[in-house]
Amino acid sequence: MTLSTQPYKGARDFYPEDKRIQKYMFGVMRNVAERFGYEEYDAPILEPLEIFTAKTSDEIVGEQTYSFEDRGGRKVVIRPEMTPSVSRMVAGRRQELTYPLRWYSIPNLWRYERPQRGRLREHWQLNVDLFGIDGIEAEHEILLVADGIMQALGATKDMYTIKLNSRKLMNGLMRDYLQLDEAQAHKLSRLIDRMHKTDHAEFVDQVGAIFTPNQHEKGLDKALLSLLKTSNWDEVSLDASSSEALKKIKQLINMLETSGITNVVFDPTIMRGFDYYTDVVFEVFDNNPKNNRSMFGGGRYDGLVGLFGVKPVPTIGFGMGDVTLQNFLEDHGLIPEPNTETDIYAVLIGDVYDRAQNAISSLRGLGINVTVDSTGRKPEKQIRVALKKQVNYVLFIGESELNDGRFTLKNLYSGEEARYDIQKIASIVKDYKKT
RNA sequence: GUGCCUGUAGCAUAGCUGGCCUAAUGCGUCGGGUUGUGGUUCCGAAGAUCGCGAGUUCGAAUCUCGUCAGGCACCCCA
Repeated sequence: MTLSTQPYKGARDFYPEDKRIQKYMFGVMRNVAERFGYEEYDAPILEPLEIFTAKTSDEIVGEQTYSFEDRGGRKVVIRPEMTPSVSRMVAGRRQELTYPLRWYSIPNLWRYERPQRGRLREHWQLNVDLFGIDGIEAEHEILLVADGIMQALGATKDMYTIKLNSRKLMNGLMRDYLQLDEAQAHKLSRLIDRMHKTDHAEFVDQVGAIFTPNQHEKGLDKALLSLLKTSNWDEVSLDASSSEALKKIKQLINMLETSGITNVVFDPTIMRGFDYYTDVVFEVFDNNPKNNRSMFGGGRYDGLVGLFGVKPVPTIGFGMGDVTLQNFLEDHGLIPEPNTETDIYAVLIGDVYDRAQNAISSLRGLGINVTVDSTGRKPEKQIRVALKKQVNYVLFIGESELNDGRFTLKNLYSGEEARYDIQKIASIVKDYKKT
């Protein structure tokens, strides 16, 4: 029986050309996160089942995790998301950490799903979290980071939209304004989440089915539908907590606009699947109709750290998946030209492999990345390889150079060619690298 | 988990109303065009049990069924 060369369903091999794209995306993420003072952490890929059962969505834990019993009979899960892990870590050092805490990580996550565009079984996800700030400044900052990454990747404001909502607002709306019980409210959130994908007439029917005849008589379902349509919530008589949540959303939008983020809107249909969100939630959408799903999102989850038996810490964060992000970059032509790591491709002429070593290791010692062509093929073929790999400089090493102690450096793009000593070669290549 | 679509060299495709198929073309890979320098071009080579299994037939890449794999949508979500 022959072995399959395919990677496991829904998981990817990263050949160098793929890895390069990933390195680029992760590099931008790290740069921006660190520019805001976020520190990188990591955690095990395997976690005890319980930390997910509490607050991740039932469907994900019940049907979409890789879970099994270890040899000691412990129920474990390959993490489907990072938030419970980071909450566990913060709770573990609740007392000794200095707040506010700014942490980020780029973990790989697994979910047992049927793969399709924008969704695989294994993906990587940047997680950026800010612990210990109660005020709106936290929301503001976390969105600046998210937007900063998009900007650093070359996205312009017309390419994506940041949509904001508040769980607190929606909960209050459903409980006090629409007078729904918990089961009704839960059903309705799911429904609203899917609103844009559902046929409107059907949506109206489904909403109607949730309300009791009594509630229907009061016109509550109609009130909801018109609210979802207009997004004009000014006349709604909300209770204190909800109207505060609504005010916060408006204030946040103002602050973001002042910071130059103008592509941000209030959208009451943004719900987010996880159960742990407590207040502001947001999702970033690709404006390209081809990708009508949300690219990434996050929100405030003030209660999660407290689940580990310590005093709660107010927290806000977001997760940005590599698969959807890469789709976005590809569709908008934002993937940069691949860049080789090789600075110099050493072309050996004649049987000089041994005697060329000195020069090559000197260059490497000076911080130059040198690839040696040891195939013994003729120079013409060696140059072709360098061209194919998009290396800028070729260094010829032959009898003549070895006798001279100086080597022929050729810039493959300009065609310039001259002999220099090792020091000079290193400085020329370094100058080039800077540009 | 449900529905729809697709499987031909490493990749992209042609062939698919059954026989001129001993499966073609392009890209890629390797070698060569007299031995120290360019992507073009020219010549040549390697590389495919036509996803797998069964059936129909004198004859199957081509038709039928099964199976596996992949893609897309739903669900859910990044």
